Amino acid sequence: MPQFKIQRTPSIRRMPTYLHKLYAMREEGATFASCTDLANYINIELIVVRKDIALTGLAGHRRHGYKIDELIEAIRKYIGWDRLISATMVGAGALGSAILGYQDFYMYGLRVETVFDTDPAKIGTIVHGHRILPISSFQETLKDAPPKVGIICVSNEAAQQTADRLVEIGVKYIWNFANVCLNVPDDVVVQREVIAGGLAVLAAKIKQIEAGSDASFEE
Amino acid sequence: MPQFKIQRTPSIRRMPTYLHKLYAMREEGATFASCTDLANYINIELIVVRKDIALTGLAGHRRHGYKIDELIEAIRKYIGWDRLISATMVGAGALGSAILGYQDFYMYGLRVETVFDTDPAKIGTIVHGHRILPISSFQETLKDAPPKVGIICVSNEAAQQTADRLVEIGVKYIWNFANVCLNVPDDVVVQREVIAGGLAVLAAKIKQIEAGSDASFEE
DNA sequence: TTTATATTGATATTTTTTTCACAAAAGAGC
DNA sequence: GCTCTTTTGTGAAAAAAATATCAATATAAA
Repeated sequence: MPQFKIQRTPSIRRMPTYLHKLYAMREEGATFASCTDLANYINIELIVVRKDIALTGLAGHRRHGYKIDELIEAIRKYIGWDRLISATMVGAGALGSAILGYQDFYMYGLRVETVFDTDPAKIGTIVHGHRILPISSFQETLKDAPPKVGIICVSNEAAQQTADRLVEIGVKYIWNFANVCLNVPDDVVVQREVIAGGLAVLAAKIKQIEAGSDASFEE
Repeated sequence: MPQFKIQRTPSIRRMPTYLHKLYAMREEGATFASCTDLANYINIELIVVRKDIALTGLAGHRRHGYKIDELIEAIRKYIGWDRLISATMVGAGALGSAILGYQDFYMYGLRVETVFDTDPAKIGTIVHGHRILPISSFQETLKDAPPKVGIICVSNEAAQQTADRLVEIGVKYIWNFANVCLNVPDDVVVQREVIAGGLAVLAAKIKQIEAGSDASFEE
């Protein structure tokens, strides 16, 4: 039994995409954005966007939409991206490197302050502006001021040990990219990314569409 | 207006995790798995697992659970992972490399048959067993027998052009890891992975928990 | 001015998903 | 045998999410 609940998870997951588009529109000089703009971009129903934005409590302007600056701030506040989130990353392989290169995270308030790895060949190198530190210095570096979030990008085999290290220094929020479920104390929150989940949804769509077309004239 | 719907998306997204655990249990010599086993591993409510498995239609054995072999097959069939899904990947950078290294996909029926990149330094090299081909050979290589799925792992800037190429050779299903929404014909399905979505959910949890700890009642 | 349209705002309805409650079966222990 | 526990099975209830409907309003066009 989880000790808390967040509501409207589907809405929260759509918010970053709205934000991404809003930043792009602002970059292009726009000052207003309507739900129609966002719905067309993402290719979802207008009403979904409207309901999502209503959650932020922001008032719009009829026939114009929402002021982009205000909407960005309202969404950031709704998600909790209006303040900085300090983080450490463990594992600087291909996946960690890809995540470090994801520019948007900086806009979203995530600050990866330290990156650790076990591989001597990687230690000391710079990946997307981050110097890779040896895992042996992990505890000493972080124990006095643990970051808010620990990002696990190590192998499945090393993931639990990494989680244990994070818990030990007082990290309460873990973002887990390894393909295993972690064992952590009740007061630690784990957000697990299941890449295969998207593939499962895609496969289910394929199955459904192809089953439908088998039965009819389409090939 | 989507041309189709798949139902029970949350359930489908949980299925790969069940599969992962079931494979691991089988590896360890187990022949039966109960919903309790799965729920404990994933740390979700028992009833959720029970309802999910009920969707597959498989009959269990009271007091023992489900036969692992049967349950694996039932889940694979439910998702549509019981037959091979041919795929091509475009973009062999850090993200593409991370995905190619994800062992489970092989079990899940995904066969990445070709990998393309524009970078001359990468072309010809082997990444997780896949030889990187030049994007210039893309059309010639695939046009006669397009793969079922195109996996986009290129930069945001190159993503739309990559989607256009895929559509041109007849790919109908796109798995998009770039952080942009793609413009494709109505009969092409795009499954987009939004990494920031998980961060948004985590940030929302942080906000909720930390708000709860210093202000015990809400507005 | 009048009319048409694009937009937000509010409320209701439907569908999906989660959660609850309890029955039924198969063992295990006494 | 009897009782207790673990487990699946099933139907109902509750909660959440998506969808539909329509009102209100600002503004552009006729």
